[in-house]
Amino acid sequence: MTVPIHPTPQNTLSPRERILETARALFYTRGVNNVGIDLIILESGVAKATLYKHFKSKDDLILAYMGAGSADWLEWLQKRVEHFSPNTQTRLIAVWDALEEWFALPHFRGCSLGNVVTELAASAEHPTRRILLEHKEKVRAFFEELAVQTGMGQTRAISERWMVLLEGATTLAARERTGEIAVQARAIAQILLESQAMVSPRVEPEKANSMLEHLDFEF
Amino acid sequence: MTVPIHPTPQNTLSPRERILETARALFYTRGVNNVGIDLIILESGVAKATLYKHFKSKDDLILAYMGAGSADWLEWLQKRVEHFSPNTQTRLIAVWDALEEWFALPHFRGCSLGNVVTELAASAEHPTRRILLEHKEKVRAFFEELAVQTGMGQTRAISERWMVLLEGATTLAARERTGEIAVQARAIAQILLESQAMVSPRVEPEKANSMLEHLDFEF
DNA sequence: ATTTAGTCAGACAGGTCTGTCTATACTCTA
DNA sequence: TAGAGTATAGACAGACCTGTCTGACTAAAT
Repeated sequence: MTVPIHPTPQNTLSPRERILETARALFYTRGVNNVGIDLIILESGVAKATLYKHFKSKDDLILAYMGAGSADWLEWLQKRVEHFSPNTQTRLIAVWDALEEWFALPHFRGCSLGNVVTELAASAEHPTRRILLEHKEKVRAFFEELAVQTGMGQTRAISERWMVLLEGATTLAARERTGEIAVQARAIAQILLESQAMVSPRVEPEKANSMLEHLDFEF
Repeated sequence: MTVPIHPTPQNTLSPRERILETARALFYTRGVNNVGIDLIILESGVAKATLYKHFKSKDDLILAYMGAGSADWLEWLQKRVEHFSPNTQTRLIAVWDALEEWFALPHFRGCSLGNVVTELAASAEHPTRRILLEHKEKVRAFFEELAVQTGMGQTRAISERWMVLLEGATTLAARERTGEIAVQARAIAQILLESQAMVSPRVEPEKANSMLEHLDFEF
């Protein structure tokens, strides 16, 4: 019995979990094209045959990496938005508090799924692109859900505009390596909400006021 | 004398220009990591020794590709904005008309420079990242110049917000493979300008009006 | 006519990568 | 104790990639 030289991640995890966890860290920080199978088995302390037993191919491992990344990120976002705003009226703004946290993570490098699709220059029919589109649609749906909870109209438009801001802020945060851009995105979001509240205030006046008084405009 | 089998691009171009033009098309559509030197010399009809005479290495070719891409794109953007809005008062909005054209190009795949940096997972000190940051700063400065020309205040903030919208719209356009997102970005931009005009109208009232009457709000 | 600079064609070395295969060892259950 | 299922170590084939090198060709200048 040989002791694994690279005990990261915890050997208590199953081989499959060790592979996925190692792949996640390496793929995200270095890119899927810059990480070979040999490195993954070295770092995870797993035999090559074991990896190919659990995953049909490297492409298959990449798809699993994307699937796990999507689920984990969505769950994290929902939890953090709820944490920053127990009140459903202000959650559309709390989104940017959560994202500011994400941007500030030490190894933040943008959206893992988006990066894969860019690296592979994935065509429209490529499975990685399908996964990416499904993921982003879930994010948009989450934003729309938050908008619906505020009782305001134009929830579809709001969710789409939140997506524009999300992608823009994510790209800039990864490039400048600072989470400060979230402040800018939040400011834009506040202006959009104010404009929205003025144009089509579907909520009762008291409610709309309680929502707006949580926003501090400074632009 | 052997006739080049692959006559694209025009053989009237110098070897160096043929290499750069071929690299541009291949790198952009397939990604720098998915295009080998052998393919570039095949498609450009140039000898391998010639390529390595003009470019020290593949990395060197990539840097030249980014430099040319930056200059070409900036020049194109300025020309198109001017074309869409001869009047300097509305050029901040005309930006989105130009970008809509860009997004609609048949092989549009986002920002070529940004894609390179993502593919290489370039660290902060990597030369490709330096080129990217310089490029984006030029874009921001152009936006600020447009804002200054309108005579309104907060030009720095406007230029930064235009960058958020630019990156967000570019990412979404490449992902959804449609230029329609430019409409959304323009709508957001209009709201921001309106909000800006209300808060700090540094321009004489008549001027501000003449600017705003070109914007059609529908949100 | 000869030199010189640039180009072309392609072989080649040395490295990396994915995926397969063999042979061995461990663990749990019957 | 025996056997089944799974993990390990690592060699290996085949493909691809970058960068170098040789040798021949072309065109313009001397």
